[in-house]
Amino acid sequence: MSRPPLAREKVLDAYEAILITDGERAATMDAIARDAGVSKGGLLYHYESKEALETALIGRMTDLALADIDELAAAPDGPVAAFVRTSVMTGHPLDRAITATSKLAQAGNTAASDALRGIRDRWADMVRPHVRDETALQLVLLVSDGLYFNNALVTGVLPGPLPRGADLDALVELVVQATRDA
Amino acid sequence: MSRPPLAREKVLDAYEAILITDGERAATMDAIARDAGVSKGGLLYHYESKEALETALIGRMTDLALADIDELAAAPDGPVAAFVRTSVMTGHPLDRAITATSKLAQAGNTAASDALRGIRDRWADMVRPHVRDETALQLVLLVSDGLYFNNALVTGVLPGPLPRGADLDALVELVVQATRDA
DNA sequence: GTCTATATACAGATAGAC
DNA sequence: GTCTATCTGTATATAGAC
Repeated sequence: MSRPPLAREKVLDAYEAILITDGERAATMDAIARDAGVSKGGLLYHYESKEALETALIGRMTDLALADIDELAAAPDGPVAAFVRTSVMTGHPLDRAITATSKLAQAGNTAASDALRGIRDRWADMVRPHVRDETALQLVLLVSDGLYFNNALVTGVLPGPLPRGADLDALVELVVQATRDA
Repeated sequence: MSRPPLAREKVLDAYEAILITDGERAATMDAIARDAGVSKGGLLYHYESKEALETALIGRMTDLALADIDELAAAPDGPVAAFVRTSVMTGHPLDRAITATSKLAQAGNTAASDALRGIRDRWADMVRPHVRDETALQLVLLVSDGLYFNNALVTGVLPGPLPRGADLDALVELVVQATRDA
């Protein structure tokens, strides 16, 4: 079992980073190649087209998300709390992949939209047994969506208005209280 | 007091529609001109650059949002309920303008991001007196953000997974209950 | 496996006729 | 006020050397 080629991962990291900080329009093959430290030709050896790059990014997001769902289901403070809490972990690989994929989806990439909807359905299945009813489930999912959306709106590395630390703890507690299964 | 030129509004409507249904990448001057029923030269008579078009769209969104906030503050079932409920009115001019502006923001347009953040601050000021504390305020805002984000993810005219009718009523009620001022 | 050079297409914007 | 024709920059992708 061999590790994936390092250069491929470096390119994907660069692509992701540009999408997150500068948006879809800035993520050109030139810019990606520059940031990844390769030439455009080198990039196109690893990914034969822009679409191949998009597909790889979406695949990375899906893999990370599915692995994360297994972890959430076993979280010590409960899946709901863990799910909301981790929706705001901006620096982590999964959250970077989701934010980058969201930018693609907003730019009109339907494969990205479909993948995000698919992951959202898996989240729903994971949370459903732990909340009161479908309305409570919607609340949990929408708070998570809201956190991701605000993450994605923050261009560059500005801190943004998202709750952190004690504020985040309070929000998680409120969501858990409001949706807890009787 | 004269009405704004009809052609200008038609162009802005076409721009908005393409952003919503096909994403930022598809919103080229050619496509906008075609859908608005004018030539590219005609379009550029009304808006001298792509940036002028973006600025006009962001301005329309801001105007509609500020007017809407005044209405929400006077809503019969309370500002919180009205705010959450109207976050999912996908066909209305304000919501179309917000969704289109979100697409711009995701594509890297910082003016769009700044405008959306500004409106979000106004919403927060409007809702704050009617909820228990800052945590409850965050919950209300994040549910609204989540509804908008899901709207924006739905490309084309697919119905999407958003709550409607009785489901939306139940969600509104849950949010009001969970955040109501003591 | 990575590079330079180039082909092709399309974006935004200009010029000037009508 | 709206059009056609055209210019310029830049994006993706190809060809082929090293």
